[in-house]
Amino acid sequence: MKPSIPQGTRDFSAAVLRKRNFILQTIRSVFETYGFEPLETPAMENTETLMGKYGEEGDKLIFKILNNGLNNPDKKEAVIQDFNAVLEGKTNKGITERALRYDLTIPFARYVAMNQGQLTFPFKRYQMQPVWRADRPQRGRYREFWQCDADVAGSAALLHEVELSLIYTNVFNKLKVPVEIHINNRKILGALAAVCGGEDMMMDITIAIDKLDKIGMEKVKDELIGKGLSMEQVDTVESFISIAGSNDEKLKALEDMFSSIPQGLEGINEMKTILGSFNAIKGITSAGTQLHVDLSLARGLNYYTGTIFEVKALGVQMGSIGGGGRYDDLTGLFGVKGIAGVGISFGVDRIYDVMEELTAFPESIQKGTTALFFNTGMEEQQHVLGVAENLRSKGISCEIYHEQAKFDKQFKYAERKNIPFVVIIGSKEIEAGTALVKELASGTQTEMKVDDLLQGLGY
RNA sequence: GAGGUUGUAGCUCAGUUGGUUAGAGCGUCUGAUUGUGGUUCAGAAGGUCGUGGGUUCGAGACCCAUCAUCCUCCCCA
Repeated sequence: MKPSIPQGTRDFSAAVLRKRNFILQTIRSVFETYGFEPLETPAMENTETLMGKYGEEGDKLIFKILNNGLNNPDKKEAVIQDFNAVLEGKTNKGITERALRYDLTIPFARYVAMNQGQLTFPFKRYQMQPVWRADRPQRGRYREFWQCDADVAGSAALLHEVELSLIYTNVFNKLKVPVEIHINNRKILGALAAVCGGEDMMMDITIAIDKLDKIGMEKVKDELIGKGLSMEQVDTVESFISIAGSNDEKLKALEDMFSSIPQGLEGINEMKTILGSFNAIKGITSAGTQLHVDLSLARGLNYYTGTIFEVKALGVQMGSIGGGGRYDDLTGLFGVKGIAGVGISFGVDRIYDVMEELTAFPESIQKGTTALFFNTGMEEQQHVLGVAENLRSKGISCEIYHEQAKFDKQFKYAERKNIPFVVIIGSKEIEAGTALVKELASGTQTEMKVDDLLQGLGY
């Protein structure tokens, strides 16, 4: 058979992995400086933990794992019955009890609900793991991809929104990726829905206006009419998303629009508080990124109830590279009421694609092995093994060429692996107690005492 | 789930209206060079043309199916 890997998955070579790790380490270090603690959860969850949390479309994209033992003759009748349910589009524990995690937020909520007695609130955790979606792969879209989430559970304080915004600005500042952070509030969108056909229309309205920059105003209006809004209501939506100007001007216009709707005013006040606090502090790290009030920002996930975030890279055609928001009652889905939360997510794979396109990765992260010892024979190899072992104990990565070969070949190996130094210790050098060190980039070669190797390799 | 693109050597790709033994560049290997790479020169290996059918005297090329791929929509990171 021809070797292959599943659609939408990738192998990561050394060069790719170093770049990915650079992104992951940058994010992790920022998370840690804000006091978030690591958490990892299993690749699979119980199917019922995930189902129904991501909307109808989301349910279809969850990878379900087939149960074992379905061919047990004793259970044949039950399995056939269960499978018929699957054919009708229902998921069924008898067929698929487990599923691959779809994101990190729901597993986090499940974890908080399970461990609420042991946790110290507010509970601040970060999580960096792969997630899986049965999506059709395309540019910036994979079936296995990594997310990095930071969430706070058990606090309604807007301080967290401010700090999470600062995390976004600091991470992308360190990665040298220019971004725009869009911010909106579900309460404001709720107020809009209340004015235009009722609260239960909020999802339809938000999904439609979320497409504004992609399909344009007319198509958005068509979609709204299709959802059953009256012309008058559609006009209200249009005037809402047409609000332009600075953040302050937008908020002022919103206040006028929703002056009689408490929910809307609450959302507006939250935005004002967050923006005021963020703007007063962001100069300290001189991360110049701004928060942009974006009234067409909606986000599809239906558990958000307050602030919502989305991060877009500037100068690259790519969907959002980060997103998040506040949810009042996430653990309520698991029977634990009253734990509010807020969190953000980084899309590692898209950040990688963006950085690749912007050639934003620093050269320095591609260093692997520091020195390659040439192999000039079995006896010399044994001697060199000791020298190498000595250097390794001091934290210097080095390799010995695996067999005696023409220098030509050994040089090429060093070159291809991007190894900066070649060290030659042959019979002559062993006798003299020296080593020949050649720096490949410059071609300069120096003979030195074996004891001086450390300095010779630039340490 | 809907629509489209592409599939030829390890990689990137040529291959004329269907016509003899399917090519190039890069890479790999060997030698010029028995302890000094990147340059140069000479040579070699490497292909069931994604897979399976069909049309034809003859198919890499045309038709059908299938698989893979990338892209767009839906939705999302």
